[in-house]
Amino acid sequence: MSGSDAGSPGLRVTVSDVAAAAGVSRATATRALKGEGRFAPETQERILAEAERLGYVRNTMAAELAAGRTGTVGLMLRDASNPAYGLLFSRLQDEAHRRGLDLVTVTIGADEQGAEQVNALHRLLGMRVAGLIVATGGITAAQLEPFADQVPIVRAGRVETAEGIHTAHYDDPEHGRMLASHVLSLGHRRVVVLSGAEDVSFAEHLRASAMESTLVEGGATVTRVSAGAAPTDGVDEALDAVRDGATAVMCASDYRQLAVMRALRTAGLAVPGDVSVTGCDGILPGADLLGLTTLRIPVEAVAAAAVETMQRLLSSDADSDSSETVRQPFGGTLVPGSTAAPV
Amino acid sequence: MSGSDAGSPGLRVTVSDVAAAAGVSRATATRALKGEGRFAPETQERILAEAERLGYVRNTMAAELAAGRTGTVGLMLRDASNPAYGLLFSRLQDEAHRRGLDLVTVTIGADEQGAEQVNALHRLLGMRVAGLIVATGGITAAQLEPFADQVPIVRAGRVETAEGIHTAHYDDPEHGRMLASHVLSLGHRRVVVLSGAEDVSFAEHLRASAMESTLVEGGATVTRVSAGAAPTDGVDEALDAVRDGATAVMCASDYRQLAVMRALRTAGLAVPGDVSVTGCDGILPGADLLGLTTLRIPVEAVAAAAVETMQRLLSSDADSDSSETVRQPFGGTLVPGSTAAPV
DNA sequence: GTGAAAGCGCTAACAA
DNA sequence: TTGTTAGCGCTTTCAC
Repeated sequence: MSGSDAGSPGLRVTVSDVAAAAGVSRATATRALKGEGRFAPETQERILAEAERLGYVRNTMAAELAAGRTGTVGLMLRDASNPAYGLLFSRLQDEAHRRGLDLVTVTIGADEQGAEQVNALHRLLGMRVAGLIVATGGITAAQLEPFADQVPIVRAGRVETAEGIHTAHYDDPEHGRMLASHVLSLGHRRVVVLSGAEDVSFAEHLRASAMESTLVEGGATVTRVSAGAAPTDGVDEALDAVRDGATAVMCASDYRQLAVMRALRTAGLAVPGDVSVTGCDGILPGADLLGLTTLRIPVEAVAAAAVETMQRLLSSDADSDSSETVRQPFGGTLVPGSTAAPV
Repeated sequence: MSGSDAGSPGLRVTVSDVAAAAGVSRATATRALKGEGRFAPETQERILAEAERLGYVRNTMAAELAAGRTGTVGLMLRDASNPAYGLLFSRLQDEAHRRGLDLVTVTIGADEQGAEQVNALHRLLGMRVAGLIVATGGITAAQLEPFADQVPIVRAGRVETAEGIHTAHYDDPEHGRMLASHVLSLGHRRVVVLSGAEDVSFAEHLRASAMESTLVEGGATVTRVSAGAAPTDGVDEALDAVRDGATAVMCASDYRQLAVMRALRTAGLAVPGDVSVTGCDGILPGADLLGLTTLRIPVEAVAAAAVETMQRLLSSDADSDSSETVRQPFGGTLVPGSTAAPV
């Protein structure tokens, strides 16, 4: 808007400017700049030099609009303040980068309503991303499905039942089973299972349900506590059950486990002396120092599989909707720790 | 590419399609869709209905290209597997959202070379973002500076000396001083300061330097250990110093603190019985259970200030480069904990 | 209140 | 090897 825009070079430099400076046409400049098509090596050299000198930065929007395709994959991420999501994010990035995929991310607060989720989805679709990786439970299959046949969609972390939406996810039920078996093997027969309610955290719900049935099958008595989103929710109930005779508290996430341990400490109960406690996630740095008995979820495997699947879908899109819907569950590793001990 | 594209509606639906379906011109459809300009209410209703029915999603690239401006702010982020960055990311998002700013993020692995950083920068600039928030130390002022007068740039987390690049950052030296004062007040006079080298982590370097000078001024003897990026680097040296008589190990980050505590435990040394240990960051969930003596960095304040500054720059761009370069340091809070005790 | 026309910056045939 | 010519999908004066 000001007067002397031309003075300082940069973002408003166009191919035309570069072409003019190099004494060639726009088309030639375009080809030379991206190194595709035919052009004389010396011409390219000159063009590149001018671009450099002018501080030319290609306008991606214009380029992709004209080319009719996009080179980037959109990533919808859930609030990264949770280390488990932060790590997943990080690994997805790494993997994408390693495979030469460009990722552009939009996130949604952990507590956002549906409207915000859809908004974020549209932001990405509006950019006409080549594919979509969804790493948030907040968005439903119904919201995703209409686009599933227009752009490949891979859900990372959470299982998905909708047709056409591929997944690489944590095997939450299996995780619940593994932990429950461990607790059973330690001899516990009166156990509290503390988790977020189904609509609060589906993953926790899956884990907790599996824990419960495994425990029951193993002959244990289970007190199921379904709590809100806050880690401290339901902790009091769990403690009450402990005072009533329960010897172990199984938490559906490490956060709840930490909350329980705090409360236990405050209440003067020893872990694992008075009560055993388990969690699930195993991502917290320092968990080893606390000796947390938990389960390390396979973040790396899920990230790798998600990106790999996306890449495959991207390259095989020629032959229409060929393959089946890919659904890959990954199991984690039990981390025994010292917060759970024999009865 | 297939036969019946028209069959399933969605991403290839254009305004023209919507306009045609509603029996109006493209211009009218555009106005009605974004609710700006003049149009009859009933016309709009019809247009909106058709858009909905056809599953129209505006092509952002085309829209912004035509409009000549962008509504999104670019965020360059460092690897989010570090909870401190994950949290910063999360808070930046929240704040941006609260202020109605759209953020699009690209990340760079923690260990990436300069080329990758520049690549990421260009990805964002290529999108012609309206502003840039940089939350990674990996990119240098020199790389940013050429663009500082074309698009507002705010650095979040790390201090910046370059003209024209605004910052909202952690007051690392002050943090170092606070922790050192605390250690001094506990009576320690032989202290190890363990940090990443200057080129490994500038923040750690700043903290450690401040710790060292504060300690020295306080009459303490300091053993400075400059380590590599891995948390375990330099730990052995630190332990040697402890065996030589040092009574406290001050770590420039919580990660190093955890590594030191692990090593200490392995070596059979008690904390804080045999030696006191401090960290810095205070972000780890569960840090309280470990009783870490650390310093909670003001992530929220930095995020809020960064976004607020960006918004101000965005709205006041009319009056050219009016204001001074904004530089806002924020101090954190000492978390006493139980890993540091009187000598 | 609505439409026609001229691009935004770039790419991709097709000529030359 | 290089230039010419159409657009990509949308926005935006400026007439009607």
